[in-house]
Amino acid sequence: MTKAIVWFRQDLRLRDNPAFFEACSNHDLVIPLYILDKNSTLGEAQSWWLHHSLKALNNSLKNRGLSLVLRQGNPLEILLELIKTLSIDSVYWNRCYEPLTIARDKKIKTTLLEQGIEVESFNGSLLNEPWTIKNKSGDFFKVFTPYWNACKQALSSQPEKQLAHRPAGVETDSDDLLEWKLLPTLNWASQFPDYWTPGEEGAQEKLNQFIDQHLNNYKNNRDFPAENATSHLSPHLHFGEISPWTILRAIEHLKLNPSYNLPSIERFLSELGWREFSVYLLYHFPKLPFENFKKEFDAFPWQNDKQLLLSWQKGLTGYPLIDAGMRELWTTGYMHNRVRMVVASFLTKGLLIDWRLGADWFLDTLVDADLANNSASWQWVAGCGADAAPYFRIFNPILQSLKFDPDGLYIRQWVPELAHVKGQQIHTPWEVPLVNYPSPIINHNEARTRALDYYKQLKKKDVNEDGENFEQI
DNA sequence: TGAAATGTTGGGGCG
DNA sequence: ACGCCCCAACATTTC
Repeated sequence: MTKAIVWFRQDLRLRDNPAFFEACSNHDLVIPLYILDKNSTLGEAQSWWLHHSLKALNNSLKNRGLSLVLRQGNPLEILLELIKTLSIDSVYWNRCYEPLTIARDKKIKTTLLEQGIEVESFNGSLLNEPWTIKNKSGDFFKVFTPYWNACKQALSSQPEKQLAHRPAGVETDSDDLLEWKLLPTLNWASQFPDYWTPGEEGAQEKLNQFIDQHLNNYKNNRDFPAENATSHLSPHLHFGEISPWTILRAIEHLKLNPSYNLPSIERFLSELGWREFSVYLLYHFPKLPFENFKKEFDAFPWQNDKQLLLSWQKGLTGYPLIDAGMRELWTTGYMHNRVRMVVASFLTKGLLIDWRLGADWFLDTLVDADLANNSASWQWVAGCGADAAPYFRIFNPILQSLKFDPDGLYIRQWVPELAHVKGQQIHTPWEVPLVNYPSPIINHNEARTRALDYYKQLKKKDVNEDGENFEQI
């Protein structure tokens, strides 16, 4: 009778979970374990999510006669203790890809192997792991399209493995989930359950709903925040409640079905590609969360005005689309992708606030907060990232509003004090008398000119520095 | 996965 | 009838 621990991390599901599958296939006794690592940080919104996701995972396990063991502290110490007290033979996990996690897991693997414990790790989260994709000169890709083309080449999906074996569990102590106090004390997340069902069932439900109702118009509708036309799978993917392979299998065969819109399918799958590209960039450039990918931005004179930052966070900038987005974020833990780009452009280029401050806020408030995706996307918008939008691509919050929320439905949903404003004036409420809504905290046109001016100075500096380097050589 | 400034064209009003 | 100007509409360039 061999005993194995399955250490769950960002793979809070049983379906299509290679570590769980292999452990169950190879052992008679299996201990599912989740460790709340005191060294890793978790945003407030994600704490809420994690609580419910662990509950859901435990329910899935119970259906298989197992129960989730919860422990809090240093993962290596906890694993060593369990291995000793329960006489464990093997430890299984699915790999994580953030720099600190990689370092932690490497150390754990080495230590356990030294003690004669079998350790098996698997790919449970990605279509292509970061080290498998290289360009022709052996370096990592810095541009998305060639990267994604290379990924697609390497991709071959296999049918999902069905678990035949049902191992038994082992009685052991577990923390009480409620005592982890993951749920917010103030009830600001009270509306989250209206929008989200953490756990693998909720994830599958979102996928089915997306395929049935939105996939076919994805390409056309994905940019309109009032359309609700995106998959909303991001938080489920972050916590590994669904695997990208499950999504791929559900969708790729529809390419052959003439009643499905091929460009929409390709476009949606490429969004999975962007997710992986972010993980890939973080793997090959571990400083991505705090250092500009493009060095020349190190000299950028960010202003970081605290009052302006606060207005942005609260959704009180006076620009309806921006405020709608920031309030959607606060209320639901989510923001539509198009609006994320607009609010991020507004923060970095309009208010001249460092992208890292925006990234911090997103990490704390988004249920889908993901270090790789968040860092890569903020750098993309700020212009300092790999394959980034050029700095001078500055969104005009009014035009974006007119273009992507023409009837103001999204704005009226999230900015109730503007709900009664009729017609096009919803986009420019300062032209309406007696509206209880803040005036714009900056003038967009002036801010745009200022941002371009700062950028020009940056370029000048960059040229000078290059010149000096040249002279030194 | 922009926006604004600038350039070009062509139809129509009008002297 | 003709040339001139205006300006919308579209294209190109620039930031």
